[in-house]
Amino acid sequence: MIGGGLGGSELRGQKISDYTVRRLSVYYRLLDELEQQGVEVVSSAALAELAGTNSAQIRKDLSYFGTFGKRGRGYRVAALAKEIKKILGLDRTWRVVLAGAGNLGHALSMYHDFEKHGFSIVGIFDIDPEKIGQVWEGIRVRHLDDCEQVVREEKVELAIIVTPGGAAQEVVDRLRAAGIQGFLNFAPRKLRTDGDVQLRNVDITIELEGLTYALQTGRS
Amino acid sequence: MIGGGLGGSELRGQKISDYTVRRLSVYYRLLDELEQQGVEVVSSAALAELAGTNSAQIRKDLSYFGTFGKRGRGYRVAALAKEIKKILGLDRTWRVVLAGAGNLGHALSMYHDFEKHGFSIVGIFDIDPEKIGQVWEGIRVRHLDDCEQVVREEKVELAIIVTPGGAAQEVVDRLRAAGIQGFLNFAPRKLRTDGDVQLRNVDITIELEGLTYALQTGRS
DNA sequence: CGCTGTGAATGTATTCACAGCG
DNA sequence: CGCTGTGAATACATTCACAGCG
Repeated sequence: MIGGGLGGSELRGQKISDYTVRRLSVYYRLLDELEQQGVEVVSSAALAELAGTNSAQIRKDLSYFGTFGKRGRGYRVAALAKEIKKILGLDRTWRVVLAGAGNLGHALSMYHDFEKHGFSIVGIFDIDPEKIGQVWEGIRVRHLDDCEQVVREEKVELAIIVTPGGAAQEVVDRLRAAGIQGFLNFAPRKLRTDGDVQLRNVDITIELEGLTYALQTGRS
Repeated sequence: MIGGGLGGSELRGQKISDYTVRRLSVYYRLLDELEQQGVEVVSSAALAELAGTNSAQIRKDLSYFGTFGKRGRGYRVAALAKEIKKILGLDRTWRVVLAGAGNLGHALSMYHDFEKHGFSIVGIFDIDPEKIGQVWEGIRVRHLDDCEQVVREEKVELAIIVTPGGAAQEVVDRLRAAGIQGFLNFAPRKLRTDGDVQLRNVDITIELEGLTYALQTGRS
């Protein structure tokens, strides 16, 4: 699995694939939406239609974690949403820092979807004296040297890496040493981490290249 | 395939999977780097080490497109880079517009990695009168109503959607009608498109939830 | 009867292992 | 001899299809 790099974790002796976990996130969003619309019950077929998959996929995905439906009826929207929320670990707040106070960091600091999903940005780090001391959305930009202190005091568990490519590895090493366990990397670099760390990559140009490949072969 | 949504395209009657295409992008970056370091020849094993995969994977991926190596020697770095560049359609410039002049749009307009990879941003659209008329990195923010004209005149083929979720579907429909064939969607919405269109999604909170799932199950 | 939950079947991706060329 | 290119084998993900519960 490239571009992801998680590889699947264990539950009750079973391997849950990243594919399943991603889909659970999608189901969760849809259930949330249905709940807001006042829908009380949904069948796997109806949810599949919304998710762009098929009903067996949904039932199989859920079956790894328990049995949540009623035969002949379907799933109670609110209850299933709550279950998936718990499965994904979203029944609590996760504290996040941004590493890199560039444009992308700035954009993400203002991306309030994070809060809605239970992610709280509690720190922004950079090494540029021009940036340090600025306050973005109520969060002060601090020197990377302060990261050990902030991570410890604020019990930070996740970091989003939005540094330039050349700085990313060193920043991850320092944040890792400070105790951070999960990294979402936007820097266009392959990062090395030790075994216990969770790492996902988002590479915008790789996504664009997937489009150009498809468009080009379609026409040439 | 969720979160992606391409599904693989055809070549010489063979289906090339998105996984393979993604990896080609990775190989391409690494080869580029090796070339800059003056490395002339690389084996599949050495490249695999850098890419975080294994040598058979690399040879298999390449074999879908031709035979590029020399037995007993390996691959000529520059030549292979050039081949992959061609395969991915990167041997020319692709014109791109940004739909949405919010923070993320602003960040991406300044993300000069695009240019290095042959993507040229030729337009930015919004509907907010405050935004329209601003000039970002030499590109004027224009009203979405102008998109038909710009897409036609500038021969735009790709769009990056960075609107709020609620606006994304309408914007895609209009850009599609204007002739755009490939979309990279950052809006947290499942988008509907007709058959010929290429669409990839990047959902930051879904990536974060992959991390929280893994961290949570690891500990509880 | 309608729908879930799940083993079995299928389809797809990855890895093995080796023949064969340079 | 070293490494590629590739069929065969394996591992994994998805879909089928149906027994069984509400």
